[in-house]
Amino acid sequence: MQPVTIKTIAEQLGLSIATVSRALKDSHEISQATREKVKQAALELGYQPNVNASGLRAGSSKTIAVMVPEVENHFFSQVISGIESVAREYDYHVLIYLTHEDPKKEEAFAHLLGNGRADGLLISVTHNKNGYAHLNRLSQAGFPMVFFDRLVEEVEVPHVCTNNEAISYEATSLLYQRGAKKPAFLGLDPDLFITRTRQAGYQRAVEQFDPGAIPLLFAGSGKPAQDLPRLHAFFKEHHPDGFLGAAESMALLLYELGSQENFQIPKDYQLISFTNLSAVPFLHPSLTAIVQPAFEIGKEAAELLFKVIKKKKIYPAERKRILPSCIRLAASLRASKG
Amino acid sequence: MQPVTIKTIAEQLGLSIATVSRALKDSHEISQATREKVKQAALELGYQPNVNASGLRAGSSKTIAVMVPEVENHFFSQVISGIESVAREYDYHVLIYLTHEDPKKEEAFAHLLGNGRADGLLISVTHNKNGYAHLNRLSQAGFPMVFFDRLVEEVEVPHVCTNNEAISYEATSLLYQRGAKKPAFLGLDPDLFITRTRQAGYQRAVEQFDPGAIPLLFAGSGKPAQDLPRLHAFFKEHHPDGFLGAAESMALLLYELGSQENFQIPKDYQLISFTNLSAVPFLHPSLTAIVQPAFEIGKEAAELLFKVIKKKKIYPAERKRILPSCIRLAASLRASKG
DNA sequence: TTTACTTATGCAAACGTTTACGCGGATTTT
DNA sequence: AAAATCCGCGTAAACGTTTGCATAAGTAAA
Repeated sequence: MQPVTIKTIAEQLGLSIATVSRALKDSHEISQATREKVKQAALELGYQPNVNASGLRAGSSKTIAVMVPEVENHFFSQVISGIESVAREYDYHVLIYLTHEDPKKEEAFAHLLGNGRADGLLISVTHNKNGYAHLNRLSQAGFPMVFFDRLVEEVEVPHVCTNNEAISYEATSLLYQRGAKKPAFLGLDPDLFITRTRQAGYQRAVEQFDPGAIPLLFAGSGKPAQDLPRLHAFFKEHHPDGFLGAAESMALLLYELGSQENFQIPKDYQLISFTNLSAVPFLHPSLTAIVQPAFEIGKEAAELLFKVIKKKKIYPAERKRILPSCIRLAASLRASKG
Repeated sequence: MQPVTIKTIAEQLGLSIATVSRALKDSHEISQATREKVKQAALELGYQPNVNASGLRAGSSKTIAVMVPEVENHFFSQVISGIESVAREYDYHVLIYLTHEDPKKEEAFAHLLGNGRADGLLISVTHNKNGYAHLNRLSQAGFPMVFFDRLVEEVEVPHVCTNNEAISYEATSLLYQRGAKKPAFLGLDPDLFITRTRQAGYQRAVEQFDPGAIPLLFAGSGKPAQDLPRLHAFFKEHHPDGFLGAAESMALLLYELGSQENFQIPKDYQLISFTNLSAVPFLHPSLTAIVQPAFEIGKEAAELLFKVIKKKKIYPAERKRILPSCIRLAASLRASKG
């Protein structure tokens, strides 16, 4: 069974393919009667326009690409969901690329995008010690692109992120207020935007609550198997009494550590982490979560990307969109507060 | 800056586009010298073959589609990750479609796939009281397709799933062995494959441990906002003392219920649920999890799909692939066991 | 009746690739 | 030396769609 094309319809109705094409697009050049006949036939034959043909002709694909480090992560999966909802509104399709924190993969994927497969890219980058020339090249070539969450400031592209510095400051302050004396910061690579900004908030709080203190900084890879032993060593060396996890992967890592070291939380240790896990309220020991508006980030980033794709005017203020995160207190603290 | 095509290279080197095309594909018809010149030029110019053009020509897209109810769910996100890893091996791209448990969306998406955008489909269906004619049509038309997890037996398509009946029987037995007298089954729509098979396992155990007892069955929609009040009513009416959650969404629902009804678990209630949440070991009250090999399911399903796409022989035994789930005891029980 | 203009349709080119076929020229075979 | 073979490359058609231009018929204006 060969596919039904515009030609099939044309032959069946004794019309030219040009007429059929125009009729299907409701062109005013075609008579009402013909238009209806064509549409009827298309429906009956189950005609579906070939996307490669129209894409080739139009130079577009009605597809956007999403590149993220991983999808087994509530933050990213919620972002993807937000992106998908907007894409659907615009009748666009969504390609996903998982970099698994491997900069080589990110470069390879970026290289693949210049070929008409996608009309734009939404990306949350992976740490790359060699910089982001691959993204700069893409952007310079006029390829529509928007960063979210893990952005790259050197690349001149609109972005959507959260109030990292402020919320981290607030969270660290909370650690001190609850009695922590030596709170530690657990981040990913310090060069990564989210680590840098969140660490800045942490450090500002440290300076304020404990002037002159040396910040306790742990830099993870995002891969539990690698990070756990290193976190253990970090713990043994510095004996922190509170933690700010600056990424979702850090939250689980802390729990692994806690269960092995037999933490008494919140008696001995205060735990706060960025995380979008929906099970947070039921975790034990309880966790205070910094929740990012992931779904909205996805939506806003996608809306922004479509503005770029459709070449709509983007006001300078829109180019750097900042959505606020919120701190969701652990159940134990909520109770003692009420 | 217009895109660099095969023509650009041809003009620059004074060759025909045919030669360039062949040289890029390492055709033996082209001299070594020319081949190298062409490749060098392609590299310098950053040439990327236009996928619409080659796709149109070849009638393929090097893309597969994945259709799932949602992505904010560890099971599905792990499956997607598994799929993506295989797709990458085959140099294929991955489109995602989220149905959000809406059969209308599933039908609409299925209708979109006949147009050359994807070469195959991996799908975990949504309950549809009108049946699955849309999938049957696609499959009948020769579109490569593989089901995973939520499959449809009426549609003659290979699938990958887990030992639903057996593991549910085992889990329900465990509920009884731990002292439950009236365990309840929480599933999605009873017509859905996973609900039906898991329920069968539950009922077999009920028959065995408490012959003649009436099974306590709750049918949820998968949307917490709708399900929670109904689950409350169910709880008040039947007073079950144990639960088997037959889907990841049921696990969280149980915790919501538990926190509102102030469950004492496992003193008063036994909790077992299908779930791939990585935070399970840290949940309180503790949960015994039925963990599906999600990543492997994704991998196997994708491998199967590629066999279909590449028209390789698929032995009857391969058409129904069953991977075993495993029961991960709650920490409290592990301790008392050790 | 001729001219001008509208309406409905067809022709053909173009998007970028791939590939069957053909054609010179060099090399080998008879 | 003529014939056959082969190498390296070019010409052109095809994939399915869209669209500028042409054209035919019909209608209105002069």
